[in-house]
Amino acid sequence: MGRQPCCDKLGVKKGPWTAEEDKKLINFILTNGQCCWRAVPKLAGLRRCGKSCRLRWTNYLRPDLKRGLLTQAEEQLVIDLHARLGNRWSKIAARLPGRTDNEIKNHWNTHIKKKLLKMGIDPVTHEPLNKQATSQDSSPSPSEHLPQPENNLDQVKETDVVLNSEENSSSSQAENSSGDDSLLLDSICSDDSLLNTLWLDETPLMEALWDTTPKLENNTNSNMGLVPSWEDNCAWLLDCQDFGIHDFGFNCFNEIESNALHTIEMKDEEH
DNA sequence: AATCGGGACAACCGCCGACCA
DNA sequence: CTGGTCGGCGGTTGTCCCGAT
Repeated sequence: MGRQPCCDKLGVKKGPWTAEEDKKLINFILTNGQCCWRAVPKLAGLRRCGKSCRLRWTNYLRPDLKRGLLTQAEEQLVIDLHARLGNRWSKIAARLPGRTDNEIKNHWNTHIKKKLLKMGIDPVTHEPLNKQATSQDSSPSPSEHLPQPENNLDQVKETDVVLNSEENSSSSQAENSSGDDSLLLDSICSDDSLLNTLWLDETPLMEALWDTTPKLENNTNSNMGLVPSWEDNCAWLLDCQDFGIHDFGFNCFNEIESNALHTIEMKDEEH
């Protein structure tokens, strides 16, 4: 079926967002909430396509976003979840409060992928590379494999324990990473019930995870110190997670509005 | 000081599924 | 049931920044 473009391309601006545009978008959403994205540009006075507005909001302007590099613990969690879920970045992102699918995807492609390859692990299958080479000698190189999450899932489930131990041991060798984080991840990954809930799509999400790993926050604070406090920015998120903003009304914006506007003001100062 | 290359990340594109009339 | 619309997702590209030479 023929599909209309999400917006008429005429007069639609592309490329990086300006502080002015950010301001307009934030002001609009703060006063009106997230309604039909298609209508947002017009109503907000933006010459952008609705999709672009949504992306800008969800990936950059949302006040509950954590900025900065992923912590060791988050990274390990991403690896673990990727082994189970494949390239379903949005699902993975749902387990990491304050992180977007785009951010995780980028981090995977730029950091983790290389790290795993260095460690001799195929980032697609999470199998050791040499093991693959022997078992798939007649097939193309592993890097040419298209991700097949469905098959991958079953496969990975069976090899999970092995993988986790391999990843943890090799990562600690490879980069002498914080032992605390590794231990914490061990505790996360060895928690069967937690993994089961993670595995299921209907999950209590990170709430359970963070609750069961109180040390996690303490031990990653060295890294977190660079970004706004997770508790400060995301406490409300725990209550509202997995709901659209419209689902919990506008009151929450009173708490987060200052954060969002502060972000923009900081940006203004830079210019 | 200038140039180059790679890394990091923001943003775009096209497809898909859900929903509705 | 069908066709249209919309939001969301994953892959990819573009751009900026920074360190090495």
